[in-house]
Amino acid sequence: MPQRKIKTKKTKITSQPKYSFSQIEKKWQKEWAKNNYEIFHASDNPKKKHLYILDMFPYPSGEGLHVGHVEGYTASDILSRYYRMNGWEVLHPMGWDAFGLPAENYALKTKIPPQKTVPKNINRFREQLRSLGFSYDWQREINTTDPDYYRWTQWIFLKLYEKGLAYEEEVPVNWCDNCKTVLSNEEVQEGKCERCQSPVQRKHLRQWLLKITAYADRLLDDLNFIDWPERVKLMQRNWIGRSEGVEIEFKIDGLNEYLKVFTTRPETIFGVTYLVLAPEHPLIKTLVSQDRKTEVERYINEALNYSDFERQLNKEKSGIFLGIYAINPANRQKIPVWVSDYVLMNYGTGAVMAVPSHDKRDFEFAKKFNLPTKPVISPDKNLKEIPEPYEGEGIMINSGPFNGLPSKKAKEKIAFYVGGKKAVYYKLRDWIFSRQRYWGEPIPIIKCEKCGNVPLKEKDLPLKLPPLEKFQPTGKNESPLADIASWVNIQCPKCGGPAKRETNTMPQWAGSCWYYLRYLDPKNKKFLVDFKKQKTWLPVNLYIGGVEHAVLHLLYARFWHKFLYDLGIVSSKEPFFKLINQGTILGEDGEKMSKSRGNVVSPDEVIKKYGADALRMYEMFLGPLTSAKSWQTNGVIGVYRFLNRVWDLVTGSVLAKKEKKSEKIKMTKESQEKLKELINHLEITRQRTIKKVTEDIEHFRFNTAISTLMEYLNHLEEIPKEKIDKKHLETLILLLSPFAPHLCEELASSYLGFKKPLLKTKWPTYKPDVLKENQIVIVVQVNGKTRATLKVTKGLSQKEVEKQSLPLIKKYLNQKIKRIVFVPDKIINFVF
RNA sequence: GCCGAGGUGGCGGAAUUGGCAGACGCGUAUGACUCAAAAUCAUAUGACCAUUUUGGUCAUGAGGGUUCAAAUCCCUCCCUCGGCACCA
Repeated sequence: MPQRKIKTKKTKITSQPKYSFSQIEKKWQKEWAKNNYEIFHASDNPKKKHLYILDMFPYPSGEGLHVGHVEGYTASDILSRYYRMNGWEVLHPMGWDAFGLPAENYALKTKIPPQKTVPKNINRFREQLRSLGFSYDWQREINTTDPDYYRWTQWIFLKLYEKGLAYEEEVPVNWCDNCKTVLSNEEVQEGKCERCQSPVQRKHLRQWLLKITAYADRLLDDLNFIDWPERVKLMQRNWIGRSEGVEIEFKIDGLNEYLKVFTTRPETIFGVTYLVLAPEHPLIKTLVSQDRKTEVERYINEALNYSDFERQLNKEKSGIFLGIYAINPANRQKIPVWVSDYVLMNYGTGAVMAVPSHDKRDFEFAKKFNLPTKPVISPDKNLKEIPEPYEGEGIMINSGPFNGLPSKKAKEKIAFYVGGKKAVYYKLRDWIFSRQRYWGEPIPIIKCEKCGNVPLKEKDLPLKLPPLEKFQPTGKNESPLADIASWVNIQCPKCGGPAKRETNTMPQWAGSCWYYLRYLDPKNKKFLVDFKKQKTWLPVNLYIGGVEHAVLHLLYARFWHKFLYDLGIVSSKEPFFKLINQGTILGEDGEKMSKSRGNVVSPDEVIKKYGADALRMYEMFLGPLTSAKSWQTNGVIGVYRFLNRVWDLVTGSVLAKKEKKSEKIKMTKESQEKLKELINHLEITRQRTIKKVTEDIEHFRFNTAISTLMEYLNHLEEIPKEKIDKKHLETLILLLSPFAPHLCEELASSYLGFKKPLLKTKWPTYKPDVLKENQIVIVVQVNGKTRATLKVTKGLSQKEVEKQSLPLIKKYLNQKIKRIVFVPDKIINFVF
């Protein structure tokens, strides 16, 4: 890409003008917008070094941009600008995640169809992002609700279907009666709908599911190779919830039936005193004894009435005896079989061998129903009393031939002894993928009475979402699309008979599962992404966004990426190599910003009052990027003052030199000396500033980068303006430009005579040896307390330092010195 | 309950191979400019004690330990935030 010379009109400088941010910011935003933001375009040229810096694209809600968006987007913009100045080709795109409930609910509220409100919201978001000077490659803008985009979302679904990874099944689902749709497990938080907080109900419905469980191991293992915050990895690990154990069969006494249990602690089997089944267990009906049938049925009906959440809330154990016994394969003991809702059908085998002595839950249950307990692991050989329940490791007791073995060693032996088979279970469930709502991608499937599910042909994509007058959810377990007879009724492409379209739509997460790919090749009509292009850019080098997507978007996207990897469409195993979560910005009251609390800060207002550069700077200065912090409107003033002082310094200095004006200040000899020293020292300060700011940016420490720049400015301000060497002004502007691009661009082009835009100007460098100063300060301590400091030349010997420091601390030395600790060039400590 | 992150002035925060705690900024006070206010600039600003000055003591959630030296390392405990929550 050819470098463009700056052609903006230069401001005529006659007297020192005031910093008028709104004019300057508008001017540069207009300049950057030339040729569809050409200056921010990223080239695919394979000869360049490529870097992909990605933001989590926003949901264009009716409320507009939030200060939380600005935080992450500013951070990624600083990095994008910094790396461009260091010669990298940086891909920094933006788009819109516009399908889903919020847009639809907003449409319902305003009675305007989402087709009209969404573009309006997008326009507002786009304007807001541009008013912040973010350096996005706008020619790559994407929108998940654009048929040219979602044809490929549908295409991926068809591939999943083709490979057997998308299937329809009647399953127990989470139903939100307020949103009138099913939810995935990931969308349920503490038993409530992630979107509207209403309690989730249990329903049994036929739904589309994606077999994410087929990827459980890879999703888990590959976490080890990516540079993500530990807590996000941990959340995904916990969510996948892999546990290794064994399956063991227990024979039912007097019947030719077996109960299979899953356990991770087979070594405790001699301590099993009863078995428990989940209320949904299919064998209950066959096993229950005649005399207990009605009672058991009553209990099960009661238990099944509760949702999972209610079952978990009620921690008080409940249950009922089935009236039958099983044989413990370890010691042939007869043990009773119970039913209880503390055992879950959708994990393991739905049956548990209970070891009350070594499991807290079993212990509570046994206590409540007076069932026996039997310890089999002792924490210590000599211990007589074993605390119950004891869940740790120890020495086997009461375990026949295994007595005396360490429990860790006994594990495998006992598992083998009772005929256990190794098994692995996961907490992760398949992803319930259909929604009974209007505003989503239609699922490209046709339902034929004869042929069953018939996938659409690729050439028939995109299957467009038809416009609809009444897009209210029906609550009838189907999408409002079901009401459009002309759309629903169709000929079966296979047999030509009457058929209907699938009316459920995809969840809002579908579009965001692969959007980072489409940025690489947004206008490709033939395929979702060109193979060469994805090879150039993937995986994403840096992904910045909120932690709230840890087990939603980030898990789903990894799943789809791995699927596309298996299809040979992408060549990296993981989509996002490095992830950073920006901390939440709380309101001034320290609470989460929300309309109901009335503590929401609008970026627009801050920009109007202080400018975009000030807002960017402020959000970065507030604190470390990754930690939560509360907004302080007063704090914006600090960075605003700083920007004004930068303006005054640069314009003032340039003018002073031009007019050969010198500030006439009466100076004493002493202050003249001081000034001379200051100026002499300034080059070291400059080099240090470059080093610190560079390192801070690379380590995402934007708050301290800014304070370093403030310190540098403080130093420069101590010197008469006409005496400041131009290189200091240039360094200041270059280092500051990723943070406050508008101001810096204006000063560089109109005052400092830069010929090229700052993005095409090289980032300043420092010489490590200049940093090595000859004069250093040694701390003089007595008994570990600092009593004086000593300015000496570097590398001075202990003897010489002692000699020079002793007179300074004479009055503290009223006892004999026992010891002297000396750390060269750092500290000397006299101890008595 | 389990797991993770954290606790430093009036406030946001800085300082991590252990080496001058409080950088930078906000706020506050006083002064300059002004008829006045705002803005701006200058100086001061952890707490306490003492003072004409030099100064002294205490301080990084609490208590203990290691060390010449601890915000930083170790032990015990308290609190805040986030995640998971009968997953056998």
